[in-house]
Amino acid sequence: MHNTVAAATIPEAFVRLVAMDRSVPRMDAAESRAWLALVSTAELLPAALDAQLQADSQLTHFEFIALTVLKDAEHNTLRMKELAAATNATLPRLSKVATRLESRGLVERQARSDDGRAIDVRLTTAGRRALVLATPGHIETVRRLVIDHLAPEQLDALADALEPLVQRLDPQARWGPKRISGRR
Amino acid sequence: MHNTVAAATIPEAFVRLVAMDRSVPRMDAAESRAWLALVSTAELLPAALDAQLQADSQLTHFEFIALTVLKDAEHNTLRMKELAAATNATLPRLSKVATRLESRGLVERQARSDDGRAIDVRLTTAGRRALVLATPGHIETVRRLVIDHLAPEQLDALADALEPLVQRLDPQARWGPKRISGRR
DNA sequence: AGTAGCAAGTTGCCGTGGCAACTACTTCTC
DNA sequence: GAGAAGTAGTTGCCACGGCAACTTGCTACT
Repeated sequence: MHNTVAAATIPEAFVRLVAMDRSVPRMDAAESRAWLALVSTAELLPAALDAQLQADSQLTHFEFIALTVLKDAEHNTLRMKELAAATNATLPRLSKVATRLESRGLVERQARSDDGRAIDVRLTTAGRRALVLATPGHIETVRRLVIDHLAPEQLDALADALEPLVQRLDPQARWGPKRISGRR
Repeated sequence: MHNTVAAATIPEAFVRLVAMDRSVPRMDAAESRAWLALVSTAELLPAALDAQLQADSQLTHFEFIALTVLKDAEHNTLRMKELAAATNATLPRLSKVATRLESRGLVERQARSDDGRAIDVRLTTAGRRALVLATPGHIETVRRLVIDHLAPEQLDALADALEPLVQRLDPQARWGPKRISGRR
């Protein structure tokens, strides 16, 4: 009645044959397990981070990252373009976020004198304070959810496995340690 | 002039002291590296999957997953509630997605006779065809982006590290090996 | 049997992100 | 040095997800 019946009648040997045919891509059990874990993590982790930061500090994870990058920048200031690159955001997205953060007094925007198109974003004192208040809870969450459950070798293995993936996903190398120039 | 200067004058010994104070949660270099890789992956991977599926098959990653779950279900049919659980979606979200998929003829909805509140979603022939067309390209992408770059031990290590994390992120165990009530 | 409470789905509203179009400014080229 | 081309940033429109409110149907309690 249903095609599942047809599938159930396919001989096991034929299934194995097809599984070896790389022109019809398949995944074996170990591959599927790793993929399922990874894709589930990728789906669930951002929501968990957003939920905690939003509840405790009224910040999205992206806003938190943006503020953190600004804090570590010289003079707490970056150009929109630079901040967008450092946070892996498009310029339109960052522009809207900057508008929100500015309306809450956490950052300030100021036109640059040396390039009339460019805008500097600076972390304000209030922004720094908000970040200082938000950071411990966020790190605690990261530890509780992830870090504290992994042995040192696992931490290294995870980083070793995922760093090349990030490079592949992010050809512009916007994320990661700021060795934009030296990579490749 | 700026507080970066103040930070630079903090004695190194004091920095080490603070780093050991667990009441102010910190992360060491290995932890930060793993966390950065993981959070970057979690940010970038869903967009990459959506982009490929959308470009090649006009499907979001979530729609692809929903169709796949339906294909593996008995009679290609699940209740909305079950499908939502199996795909880690809220019912409102799934309801909207089902509306979209139904308008494209990929699924059908039908009220259940045994429970007037419940709705069955069934994969149509057209839906199965769309899925069959979409799957090879998707698996190829998953291989190209992730799987083919990991050694077998890395696959296992990744799964071992992330599976407990998924459990923690998803207390309802909606995701993962399908031991949802009804099926299996 | 009747009502109170619960469960399944749908809809509406809102917030956020992507992309394309637009403005304003700078740089390149002849 | 003027127009063409490119760059920085903003805005508008659309798609999607979350949550709350709503509808409908079931269940439990008396």
